[in-house]
Amino acid sequence: MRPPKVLEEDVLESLTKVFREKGYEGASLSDLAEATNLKKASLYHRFPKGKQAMAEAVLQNVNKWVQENIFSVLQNEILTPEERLKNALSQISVLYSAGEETCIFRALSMRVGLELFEEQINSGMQLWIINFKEIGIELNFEEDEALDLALQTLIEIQGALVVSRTMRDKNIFSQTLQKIETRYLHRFL
Amino acid sequence: MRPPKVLEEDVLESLTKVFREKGYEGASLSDLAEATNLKKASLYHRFPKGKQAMAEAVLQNVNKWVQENIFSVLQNEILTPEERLKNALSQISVLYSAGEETCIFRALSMRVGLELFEEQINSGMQLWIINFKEIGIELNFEEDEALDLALQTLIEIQGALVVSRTMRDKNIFSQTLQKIETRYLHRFL
DNA sequence: GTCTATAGCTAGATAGAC
DNA sequence: GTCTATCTAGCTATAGAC
Repeated sequence: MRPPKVLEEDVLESLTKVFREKGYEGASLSDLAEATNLKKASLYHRFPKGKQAMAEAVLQNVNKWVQENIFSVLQNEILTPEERLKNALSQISVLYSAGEETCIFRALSMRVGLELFEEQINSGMQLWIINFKEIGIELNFEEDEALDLALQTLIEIQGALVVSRTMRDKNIFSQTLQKIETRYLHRFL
Repeated sequence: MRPPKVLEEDVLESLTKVFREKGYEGASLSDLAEATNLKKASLYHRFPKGKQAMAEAVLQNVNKWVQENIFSVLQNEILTPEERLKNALSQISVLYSAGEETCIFRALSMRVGLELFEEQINSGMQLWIINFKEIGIELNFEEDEALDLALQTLIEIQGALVVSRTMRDKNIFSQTLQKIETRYLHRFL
């Protein structure tokens, strides 16, 4: 067992970057090899099932990051619900580099990607809804209000990422996060 | 001058469908030829500059449709501002097939597409902002409120398209359009 | 204007040396 | 575990007959 030239986690990070920027079909194995600093054959050694397995590993790794850095923060009973929400929103800003990077779900949700990764994308989105609904309930919203608010939160995050990218204005993203916080904490807008 | 086998407008419609579903890099010339019912060489006869020119023509054609069916409706002084807004929102639902089809800007806004079509995408988005700001002003919002509202409208439309697609629930899109209408007409939410 | 045929290249994937 | 070299299939694009 020879030691790896590049750590598994660094490989995943590089793969994630390429899939986010170029999408599933736009990301070529040459792109992926170059980004990871490995040759194509070495990438295949790590992922014998090929490109699809690389994208699946990326999705799994992002989901894990989100669970550890966002959902678990929302559920952390040591903090007040207000603090949890604020911390989670600031981690969301980290996840998307303040609006500069796209959502991996979106990047992989063109026709081919959606067919290949439907389950992971779908269940990943459901978790966002569940966790944001729960924090809404803890902030004293009614159950159906909390569900609407969670859905609205996802819509605004995704929309702000698209609009701030296509209009090349990342303030749009940070303003949207601020608006979400205000709505949860002050019940208006 | 031999008569064309397929009308120019039908070719554009088919090309649009493929680029929306698969994105720029995911759309192969084989896909495009099959969808238009033309052979690859015939497509090159119509678009001598190749695939990039096809996507540019698609963008131009969509922008024209939006101008004629959405922006001009918003500006139609024969109708009240309320009627104009309602009509425009219902045309938006047509544009996206009630949430089943994606936005062409989004489909072409991965790295490569955004580099190639930045100008058209950027100016297209600006027009949405301008037109929705104007209808807000006509509905008696202050100028800066109207701008915020226009931006929020774009964000929600784009976000609802992403979320309703990734969660496979197109009600999300129609509910969002309803919410936008309510906010413009009744000044809450 | 449309087609068949094909050029030249890059894609994803594999074999086998080290 | 990583590499060079290579396979086949698909890609964008073009030539030239009809």
